[in-house]
Amino acid sequence: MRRRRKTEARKRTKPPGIREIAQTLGISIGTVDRALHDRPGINQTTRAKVLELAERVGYRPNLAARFLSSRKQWRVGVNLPKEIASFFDLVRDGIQDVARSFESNGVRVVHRSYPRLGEGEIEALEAALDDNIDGLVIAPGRPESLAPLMRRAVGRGIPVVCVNTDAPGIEHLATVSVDSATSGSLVGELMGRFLGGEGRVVVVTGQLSTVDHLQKLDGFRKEIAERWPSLGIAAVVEAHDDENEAYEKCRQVLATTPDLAGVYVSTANSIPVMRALDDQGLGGSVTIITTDLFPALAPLIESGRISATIYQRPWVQGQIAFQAIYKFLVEGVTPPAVNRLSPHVVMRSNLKLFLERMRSDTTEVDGGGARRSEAGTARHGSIATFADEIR
Amino acid sequence: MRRRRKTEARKRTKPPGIREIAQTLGISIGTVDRALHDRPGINQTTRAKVLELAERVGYRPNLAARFLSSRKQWRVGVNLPKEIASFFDLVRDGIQDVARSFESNGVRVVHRSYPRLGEGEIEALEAALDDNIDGLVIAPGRPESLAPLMRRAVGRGIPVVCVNTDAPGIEHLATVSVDSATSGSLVGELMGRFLGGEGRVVVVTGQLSTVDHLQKLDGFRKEIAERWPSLGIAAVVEAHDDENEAYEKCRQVLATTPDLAGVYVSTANSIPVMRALDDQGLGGSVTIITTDLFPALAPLIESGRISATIYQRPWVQGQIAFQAIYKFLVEGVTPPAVNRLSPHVVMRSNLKLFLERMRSDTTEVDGGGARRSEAGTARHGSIATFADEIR
DNA sequence: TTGAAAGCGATACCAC
DNA sequence: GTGGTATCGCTTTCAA
Repeated sequence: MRRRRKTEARKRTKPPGIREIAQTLGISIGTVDRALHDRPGINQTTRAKVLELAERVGYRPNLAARFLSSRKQWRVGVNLPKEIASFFDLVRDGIQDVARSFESNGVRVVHRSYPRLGEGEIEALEAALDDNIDGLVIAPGRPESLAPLMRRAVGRGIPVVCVNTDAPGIEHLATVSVDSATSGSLVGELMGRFLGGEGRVVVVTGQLSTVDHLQKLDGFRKEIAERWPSLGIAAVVEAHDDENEAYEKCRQVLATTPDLAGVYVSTANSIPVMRALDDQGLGGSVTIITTDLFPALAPLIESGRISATIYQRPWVQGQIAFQAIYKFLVEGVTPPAVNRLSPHVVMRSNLKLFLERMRSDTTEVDGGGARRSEAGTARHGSIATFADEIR
Repeated sequence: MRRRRKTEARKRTKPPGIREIAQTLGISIGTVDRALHDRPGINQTTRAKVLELAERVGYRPNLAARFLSSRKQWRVGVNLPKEIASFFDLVRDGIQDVARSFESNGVRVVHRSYPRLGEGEIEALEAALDDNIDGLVIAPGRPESLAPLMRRAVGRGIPVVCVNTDAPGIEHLATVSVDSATSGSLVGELMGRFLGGEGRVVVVTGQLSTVDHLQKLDGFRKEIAERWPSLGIAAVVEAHDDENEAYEKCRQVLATTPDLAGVYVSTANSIPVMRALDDQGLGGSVTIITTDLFPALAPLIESGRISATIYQRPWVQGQIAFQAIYKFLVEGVTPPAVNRLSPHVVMRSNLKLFLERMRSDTTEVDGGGARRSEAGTARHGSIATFADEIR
């Protein structure tokens, strides 16, 4: 009796395929295929009939069969800068790790790297377009100058996903990034609470012409203005992500701000700022909140010199960006146009979780030594690694 | 010239399959298959030869072909409590969303729900085992009483993944949860900074016999002891996740702690605590940090009455748990035994990001209105939704 | 112990 | 416009 129940549960009716549709309509599978894919050479009436039936029986294509029979290879271009490596290497890893799972599905990743944000990105994008890529992940450093090429890509029907920073005014499939405004206001709130709502703060940013940087500043300003009236912004330093510029400008500002209570560094350029603080003798007394996480930052958080840093989750950004393109290409699903990740707050107490994962990041792939599962395939070279990065 | 380059790039040599292996060895693909899968009825010498060659040419099975030809259905059991819904519903969603992507790959999810943690979980697990599940996701409320059944499952070779809380002493494939100790010490650090390192704090927990709860308390204690010597713990209240108990016990404690500076609620049971604080007239003056996020908490964070809450990322927990089982079953990859997520800090400034996604969570699936992609399949019923939940 | 062949459910091409 | 069929790379079964 129980036995029978079990058997029944297993033997659910097979989902309808094009063969079933063809049969009930008394036509051939070739025609069904033409109808389902808007292929030329089919009578509109037949087409309509097929689509109606497909809809009615809830036809869903068997993707495994599709991948197997189709010779089509989707090639996804990943155009990202080399610097800042602590960030973009992890974006690449996130993409690579999820892409591996889909290799059998005919999707491959083609990387193109260039020196830094905005430096070489045009050439890289040109190369990708020349290469007839089917999908694209980019981090537009200078969206304005990239616009013509991006429009060309979009015009060709290529799904383009921006990571880390948006390309305002240029239509594209989706953007994945941390919510910059929230990032800024989050720091505002932390700063407000850490300082008991009193004191003057310096903000160090990159360049306010970059949307991302401006939004962080605005978010910070807004939070301060609305919630922490006794907190003031002593200065906003644009350091253009340059170490020397950051150091020099900060020294000047610090010299004229003896009562400094806090510093917010809204880009990854925090090391020179720390040096300037030290050289100014403000080492221990100032509450510092930074952005991003890289090895050199760890000891400073560990020692308490930096109170918190805002982690922008590069691995997850890559993961989501790739999935968006994959699902669009393969499954025909359009992702949300905007994917705003919530930034992580990293402080001394949770730092070690992030570091552990950063380490595993540089570890050899087969370190885990996959045991054999029943599937019995692991021994033939690891088929996929388990994503063990920071999420 | 350029043209030739492109063509070449496209025409990379086809990866070797069992057919190639069979050919070079002068045997049949049937034999190769037997060798690769440890199937009976094969000469050990042949077997060795096949394996050696497979290794040497870097053979990797084409999963699409495998899924297509194999009639095997993997059924993954998901045994989770109904309560607390704000948490476990999202775990289920995380599982469901990634599972959908793998439906064509012969993996299906079988849900079994029971009233609450530890209440009905034995029966549910028994049912799952009777049902001959191939993989299992559970949240062991009472690991000790679940132990025999879990061992039975593991003994049968079923990959078991625990979410939210561990099952210490019981061997299983993996555990996915927030790092409780870090969760506690993170709150300790926040509390220390928010209070300027001064004052007495009450901790409200569930039951210290639960590993998870104890670890949070320990993490909190450790952080306070090591870093915030002027911060004291006035009392630890065990409320057993019961509203009345929380309310009554808190009223008592609060009455005898007039100088209270902060409250840390380390489970989702924060509402009655808030009520007790109000009734005691301590509404505005106390710094409160809670755990988890659910609709009723939002206005309290918004208004600033709760300074921060620790979000345990249920959706991501589900996602990782399912992926661990999937990769083990299908790809033969063993995941890390322990997956400790970093808890998120949610405060007023980043709350809206979480709420936006909570809303989309209750939205109809086709709300986004998938546009057609070139793949041309979206119209036939959405093949997969884009995961839009909180990560 | 091994070989041969029939699927799996699509795509793609050729013939009518 | 439409039908038929080879094919993708593997699993599974039946014969030898």
